[in-house]
Amino acid sequence: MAQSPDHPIPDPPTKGDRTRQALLDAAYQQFVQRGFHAASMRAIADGAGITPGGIYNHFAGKDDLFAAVVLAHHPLTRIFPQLIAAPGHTAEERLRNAAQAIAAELEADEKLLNLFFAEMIECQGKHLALLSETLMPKALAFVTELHAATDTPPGITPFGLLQTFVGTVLATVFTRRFLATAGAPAIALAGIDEFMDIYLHGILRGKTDL
Amino acid sequence: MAQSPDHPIPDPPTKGDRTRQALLDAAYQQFVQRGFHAASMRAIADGAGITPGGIYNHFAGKDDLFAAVVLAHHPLTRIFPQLIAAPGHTAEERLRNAAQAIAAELEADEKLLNLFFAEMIECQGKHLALLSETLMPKALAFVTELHAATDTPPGITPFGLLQTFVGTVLATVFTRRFLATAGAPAIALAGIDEFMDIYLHGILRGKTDL
DNA sequence: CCTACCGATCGGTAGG
DNA sequence: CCTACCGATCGGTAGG
Repeated sequence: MAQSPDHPIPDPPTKGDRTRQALLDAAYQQFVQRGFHAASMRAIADGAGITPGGIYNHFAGKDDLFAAVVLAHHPLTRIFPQLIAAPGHTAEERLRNAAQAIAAELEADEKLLNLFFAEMIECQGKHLALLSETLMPKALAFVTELHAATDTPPGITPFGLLQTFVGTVLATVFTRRFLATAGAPAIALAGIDEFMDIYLHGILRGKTDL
Repeated sequence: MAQSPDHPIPDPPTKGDRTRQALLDAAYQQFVQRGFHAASMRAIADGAGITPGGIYNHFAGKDDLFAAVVLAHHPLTRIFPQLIAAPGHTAEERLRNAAQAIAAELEADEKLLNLFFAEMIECQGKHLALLSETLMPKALAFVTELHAATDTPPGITPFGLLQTFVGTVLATVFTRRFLATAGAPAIALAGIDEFMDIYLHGILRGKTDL
């Protein structure tokens, strides 16, 4: 196989590389299950199969490790690429497909949203600026095209379209999770299709009186 | 003033009552600022003007104190009553008024949503069942009436209408906060009016091609 | 990357 | 409700 200059064959992972990856994986599990403060370096080391002191050969400290996990796994890093890659011939099709793919991914790992929350509560959202600088430009270019193709209410900018779409998908996953936790019957819960029906067409279709 | 049997004049608060309330207030501040695990009993005692040991005259432990704060301040306890009390002559008016009042209250204390998140991450949502049992019946009765007056997409139950409405309001407050934290210009952000425009009427109004 | 350990801080208790 | 203190656990380091 010819080697493209854009995709050089990476060096085979060294033992150090593999340990580092094992630490990232173990840290992800701990942070997502317990949040930042309740996750212990000892449990992370255990999960990676090393002793606690060994962590500091790979990461400067707990904050550094958390930052690495956030950059690798934050929900926004999964949401934006899925939005851009979604197939479809109309705006409606593309948004529905994107929403389904994103919701499926966020629900596959039911604790994934915890990374978002832990970052905002326990780290005051200090990684969000870096994340959005990386992810926003392409998403914004994409959604500007969509904005022109839809009939958004006055005052909704392309940026607002992105915000409301992401917000709607997050609202779907979040409300389903907390209502399930609260003991609501799964059958009665609205899913991503119902949320997108409302997002695209609204709950009023002619009727306005009460 | 005559004393109604439904509203007996409460006993004047004792010193113990006042200390307990000071503890609840201080605990609310700490939990909302730092989350459950990072809030220390010492800081809470300081905030209430007593020493750490004194807390245990009023609460069995940190969990018990957190549970009391959750029951008193959880966002859901503010959302549901506002929804039921919102004025308006049409479904649209009532939903818009409710959404504005709720969003204003959630944004007045920008950290209030943290109580929701801390409870889900750090306590696995164990108080949600009790909260929703208390709050759900009246909200559901109210929204059933609204459901009949709107033209919701097929598959949206009254319960789903409640879920999507609450989800939309939460999405508004949450996305505004994280985008502001990420450095987005406030002027470009969609607010509760824009989210409700979409919730009521959708982003497509005839246009469907791309 | 391990062993052994540090100081700091935690939630909670005993006794008054 | 305070003083004084407990055992446990934490993040992190020194030295090899």
